[in-house]
Amino acid sequence: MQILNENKNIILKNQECFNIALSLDCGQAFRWRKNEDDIWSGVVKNKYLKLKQIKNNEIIFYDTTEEEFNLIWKEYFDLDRDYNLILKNYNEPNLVTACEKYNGIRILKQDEWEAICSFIISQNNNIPRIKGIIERLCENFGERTGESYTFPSADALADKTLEDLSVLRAGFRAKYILDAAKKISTKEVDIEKIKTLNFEAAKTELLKIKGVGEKVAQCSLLYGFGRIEAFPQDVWVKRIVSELYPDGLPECIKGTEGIAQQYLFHWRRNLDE
DNA sequence: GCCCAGGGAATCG
DNA sequence: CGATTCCATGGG
Repeated sequence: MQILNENKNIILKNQECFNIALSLDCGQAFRWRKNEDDIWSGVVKNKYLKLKQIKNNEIIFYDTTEEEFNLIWKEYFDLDRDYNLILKNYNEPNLVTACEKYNGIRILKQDEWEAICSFIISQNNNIPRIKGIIERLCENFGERTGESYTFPSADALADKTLEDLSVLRAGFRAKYILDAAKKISTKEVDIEKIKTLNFEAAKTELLKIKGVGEKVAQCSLLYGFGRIEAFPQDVWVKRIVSELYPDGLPECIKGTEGIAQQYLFHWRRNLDE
């Protein structure tokens, strides 16, 4: 990995296993957009970012300081983890195919609350509509930053009513969003404490929120808390497990189940290509 | 009109 | 415990 500072931009070179389009558009985050010039834009914490993949191993982070890059973007894109080292260890044939075809997917380390709330919205829903609901959530209750809006904090949503949230057209999920916001805001479910707990104990805490079941808890732990041993099973991953691994998951993914899951999920969803 | 979507709560046996 | 049903909304 090599970081160059050039005209207020940061250029990242020689970064193994990092494809922006794959990472930002594989169903793990819902707020990134790509424009006509293949420039991706999104918001993380309070920062609006534009970035673009120039070559296989070269990415430009626009209008970013090296300090911001090291403070925010290195963690968000999980750049301290050696993905090729992990993928190299996978030896189950279908998984190997998925990893070869979609090499470059990284697990994004998203804000904990944003992940919890986003995956509550994801339940029994499709990705385009999830994106729409989250976009309306940010436009109505977030704060302006750059050319977009921040994801509203749990505190900002805790005192809202179902009527307030009707603009989201989130359906039955609206009441879950409010319950989650209240419990996170009051620390009845304490994000800082969850970070210190082991996997099962952390999951148990998240399950206290209405609308958070096994799948949403696993997604929150994987995408929000960086627990790559999480293995969320949506309808697609359940299909994979029943078709390929009816007698148990491959031994080679132990400890990094979440990464394997992301490659399998994306591969299975795009099988008709 | 139908079916499905990165599911979960409530209910029932 | 497992199985069923209902939950809102929008795209195909």
